[in-house]
Amino acid sequence: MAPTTPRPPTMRDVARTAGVSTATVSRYVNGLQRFTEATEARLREAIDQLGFTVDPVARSMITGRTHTVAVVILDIRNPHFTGIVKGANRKAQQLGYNLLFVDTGERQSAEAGMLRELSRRVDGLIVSSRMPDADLSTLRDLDKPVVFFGRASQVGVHSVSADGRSAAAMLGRHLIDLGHRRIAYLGYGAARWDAERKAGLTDALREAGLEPMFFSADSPTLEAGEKSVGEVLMGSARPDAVVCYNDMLALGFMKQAQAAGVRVPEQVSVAGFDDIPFARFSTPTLTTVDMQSEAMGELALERLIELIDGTLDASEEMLKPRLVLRQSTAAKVRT
Amino acid sequence: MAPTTPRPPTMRDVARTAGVSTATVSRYVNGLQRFTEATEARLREAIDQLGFTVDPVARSMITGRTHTVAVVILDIRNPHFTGIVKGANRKAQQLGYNLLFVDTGERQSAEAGMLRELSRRVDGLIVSSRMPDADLSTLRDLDKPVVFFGRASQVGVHSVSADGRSAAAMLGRHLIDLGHRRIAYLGYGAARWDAERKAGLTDALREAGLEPMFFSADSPTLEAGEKSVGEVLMGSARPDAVVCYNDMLALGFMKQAQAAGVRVPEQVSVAGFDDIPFARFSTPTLTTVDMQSEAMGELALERLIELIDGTLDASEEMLKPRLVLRQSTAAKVRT
DNA sequence: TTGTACGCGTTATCAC
DNA sequence: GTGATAACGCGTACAA
Repeated sequence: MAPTTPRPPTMRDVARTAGVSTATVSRYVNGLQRFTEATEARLREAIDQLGFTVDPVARSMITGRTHTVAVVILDIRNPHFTGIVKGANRKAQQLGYNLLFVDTGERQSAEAGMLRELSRRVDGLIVSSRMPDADLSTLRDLDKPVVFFGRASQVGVHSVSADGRSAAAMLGRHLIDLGHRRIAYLGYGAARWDAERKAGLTDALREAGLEPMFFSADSPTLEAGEKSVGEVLMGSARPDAVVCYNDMLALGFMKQAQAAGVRVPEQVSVAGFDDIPFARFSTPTLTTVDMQSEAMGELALERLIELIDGTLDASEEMLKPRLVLRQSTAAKVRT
Repeated sequence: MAPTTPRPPTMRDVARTAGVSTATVSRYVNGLQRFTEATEARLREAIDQLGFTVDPVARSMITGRTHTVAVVILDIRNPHFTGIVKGANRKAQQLGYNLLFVDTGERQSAEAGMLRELSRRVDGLIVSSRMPDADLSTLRDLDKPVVFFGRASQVGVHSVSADGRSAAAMLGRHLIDLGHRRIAYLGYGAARWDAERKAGLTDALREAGLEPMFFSADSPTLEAGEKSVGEVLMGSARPDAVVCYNDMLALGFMKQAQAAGVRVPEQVSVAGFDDIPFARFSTPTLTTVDMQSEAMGELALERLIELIDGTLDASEEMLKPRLVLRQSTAAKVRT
């Protein structure tokens, strides 16, 4: 039923029953100084007799701090973002902050307005977005500390990321070492990290005198991975190996390739990015690069709090990816 | 850098530049009445000249509404909860509400205190918890509307769920129809839904004059599924089919069973609950029951808002699960 | 239709 | 160490 909302006790109530002023109650609950035995006892008793707790809204009103930060991500169903949120949540609990969660996945149109609205409710924001670099100034104009996933220091916004270029280069060298020569990249152009992964792969191949073949999916999902098999594998020049933009694409791709009668890794090697939990449970298990999703979430939150506390200037921070070799990449079997 | 926080314009600022009173500004931004052409024009201009937006904190102070609801879940890495959050997020955006997200996974000890603290920042809460039924009154004592995932109407708390008992019975009958007789349940006792799934499976088996074999995992995860294979399959009496508490357990179990040389479904059928996205991409694809995670999230949020608005009384609501047949269950091959 | 004035619950700034 | 009291920014009687 709709509760009869018995208004919670206020500081005035406590002050009255303890026979002190509200200022004293405030100082007590905030632990700002010491009190005489007598008043402290009376305060303690009054507070837990009435079951008083401070109203954080009223407190925010005067301090200007909400102890809440926003986490804005693209799609919580993507385990990469799940990891980020998990990490941010953990750090937030440690530091006594709350998380205002927004999944923008379904309508990214009204993003600017939403960020502006959000920013009034929080002390700072962690943002993952596909907004074009040109619009990044939007983030600075929020006049609240922001940690962005992707380069943004040119507009004075702190950023956190994993080194996608070197990650992709690692994958590329690994595939070359296995003897592959026809290596494809199945990208997702709308994603912020697509360009650098593409570039890293290209770096590695060029060193070996090779050029990647390029394909692109229309979303970074399992389903899009399935759908891309036709284009990538059924053309005249089938690649030996396919590097996918992320693990979701890779898992979908691998599954459908097998369904189409193509053996992985015997006929084609497949790899992805992120090292999502399921990468270890597919058949074959998936070679990938751990992009440190959870660590990124933790780091982002930690840095955001430092920005809020004013103990940090904007900068860029990059985590080191880790190559994870599994069964989906192997030397090609000549038939 | 830490922004120099130029205080945002207030209603007083708008009132002054528009030459009206703050009350008029308030009425205008809340669209409560009509104005003369002249004042409306001056208001409009003053507002977007100053870039004024109302301070939601100050507004909450007076209205007692934060337009924020808490979503408290056990582990965002479990796709079941991911779905719930996705659904809740969608509905929240539609209804103009914000989501305060909490993943309690790592420390569920301080839960009661956390809920109490949270409740002061929000208009209502959506809660998934392993708290014992005896502690459910905690939720009512928050004096804020709550929607709980699981039966709780005995303490006057609205609840939403999917019918696990009939879901499990459906799976049971399916396995019996396939000719299986030695059917096992790999449960996870700490989970709220474990008992009813167990009961539903037992219902179905008893109708056929059978009794399930019981095993239990120590967490509802991929890893725990892997670890359970030894106990379940390597005993003296190997089951024909294994129903797992959820898809995560099932996928982990299936993978490790295969690694141990047991063929699925030829030697043992495997099924789970939730129909997580990856269930369609494992090898073999996983038979499961769609427990409507996303719909549960949407429904929970919708009902919560109704409770907040006082247009709904506490009750229990149950969604209908849907059996999803895939490759992991099949008639056993006699060898 | 518009203005005046008060209150929401807390913290900060002075006095004492 | 403690108490008055003025903010914080907004909504809303009540009066005009």
